[in-house]
Amino acid sequence: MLKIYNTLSGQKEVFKPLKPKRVRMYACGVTVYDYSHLGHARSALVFDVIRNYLQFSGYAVKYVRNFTDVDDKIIKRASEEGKTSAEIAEKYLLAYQEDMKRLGVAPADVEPKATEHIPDIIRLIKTLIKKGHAYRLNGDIYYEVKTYPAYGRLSKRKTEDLLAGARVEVDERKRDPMDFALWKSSKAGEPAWDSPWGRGRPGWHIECSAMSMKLLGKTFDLHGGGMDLIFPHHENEIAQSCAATGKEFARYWVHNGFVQINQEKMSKSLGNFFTIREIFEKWNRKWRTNDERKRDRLTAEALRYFLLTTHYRSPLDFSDVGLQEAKSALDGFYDLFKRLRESSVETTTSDVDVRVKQVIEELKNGFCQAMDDDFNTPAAIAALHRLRGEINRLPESGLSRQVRERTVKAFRKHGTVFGLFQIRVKDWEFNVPTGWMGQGMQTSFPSQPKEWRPTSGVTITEPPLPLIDEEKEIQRKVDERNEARRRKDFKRADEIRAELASFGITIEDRPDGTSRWKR
RNA sequence: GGCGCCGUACCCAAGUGGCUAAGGGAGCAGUCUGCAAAACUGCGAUGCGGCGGUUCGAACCCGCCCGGCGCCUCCA
Repeated sequence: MLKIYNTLSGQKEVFKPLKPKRVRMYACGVTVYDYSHLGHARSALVFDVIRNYLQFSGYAVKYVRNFTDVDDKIIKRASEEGKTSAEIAEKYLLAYQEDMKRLGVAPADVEPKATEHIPDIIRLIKTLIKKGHAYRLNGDIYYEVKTYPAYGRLSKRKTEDLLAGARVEVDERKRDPMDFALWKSSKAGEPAWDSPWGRGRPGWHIECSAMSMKLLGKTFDLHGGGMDLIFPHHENEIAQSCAATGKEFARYWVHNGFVQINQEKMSKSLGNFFTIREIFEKWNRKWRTNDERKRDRLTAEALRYFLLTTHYRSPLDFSDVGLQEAKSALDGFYDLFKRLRESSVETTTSDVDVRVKQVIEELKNGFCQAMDDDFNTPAAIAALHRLRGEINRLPESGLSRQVRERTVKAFRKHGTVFGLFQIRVKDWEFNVPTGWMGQGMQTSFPSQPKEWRPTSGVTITEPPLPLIDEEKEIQRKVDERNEARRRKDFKRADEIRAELASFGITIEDRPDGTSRWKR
């Protein structure tokens, strides 16, 4: 029985979708005016995992994630770069999709853009005007907050409190300082669409209301985004949507916590952010393969593991040490997969079979129990580790092929929810150079934000280890070494091992005199 | 000023009223090994920021305090 923490109620609730076995969910995507940072990655990953788990649990999911492609920040960026808003939006939209692909975050079922739904937005604004929730000020349309008594329900704010703390420049013409723009008249050179109120463009919040209701219905199951969207964005969405339809809008509100650097929120305005592509650039250099896509996959799994070892609602402090630990933990899984794959024994005793069945069942239960409890990914990962320990404890030599395959399948099946264990065993790289990361991009920021220059100066001084891609060559060396060991020529054997080690290859001897190796 | 969150071992991190406080990383010791590596075993918080209180019983509930953070303004 799945329970989800609902921001609306402030507590965990049993999840019951409107229609049995079907979930309609919407997550706020990004405003495409710059490259996305790790915070965006976390949010995207959280909802990717939620979608995956809902499907894993047997729900048919329709997932919508929007792009805000018309906005003040885009306009500003466009004028800075001497380009059109559309060009800026297009560029960063494609960059986002590329970043998501590298991260292994699957596209949403529908990824609507605000600019493609202008008629829907206008229609919604018309309804709000007609129902007395919005008013016109020259070419602008404002939502009148006090016409919606439930305003503040999501963010748990009283309208009086909001006023008291208002530090915003207030447009004096507004009926109330809290009223927000549904439609803005456009100045020359700004993107503009014809409307009953003249040429203009939508305000920030209205597009999510228009697109979510159009694509998912007036009432749908789950709506999410980062914590910072609770107010004002989602509060305003609720006000607009409910006022227009008179119906419930989204039923479960899910918000993820921030990524932080040195205990501070990672954000554009603080300047303490890493873009997703910076992380990939930096980490991809660790891997020995020349195949860029394989490198991406290795980095992506380490990053996903790292992000998922913290519960989605908690803040998460980013560090290279954390990523490194994630990689080490994954090594343990892949090492087990490797051994299971390489084992050549075909027989097994039935009690081992029974035991394997039992521990796989325990994984399933532990995993689902954790995920059903508000998507507790750290606890679910712990369940995976417990299975790893159990299997490692069983005599490796006694597992039949069938049992080994069943085990790996169980890992991969559950790992799919998180996007883990998807890499071919032979492509996983175990021994990566450490200790050189501090040479390049800073691993932690000083505490004075003004000095930060995180996006520049990425210099990697230590070159990657030389490549030995010829597996036959490696195997020849390994064979030669085992021949030497047979002769008790340990000096020669150790020489060969050292030589291979210099290429980042580790030898592990088996009891029968043969050896396996890994990068 | 208003609203809210967090503080669990060397590091990361679950747990939020009741078995021995998950799991990972790092470390140390042992088994195995020609030596290693991997794997396994053991060690590691009589205690969960501090002080009080409620309770038969609290990391978990309440109060106060200390430390850190977020939202109220664009923000995942």
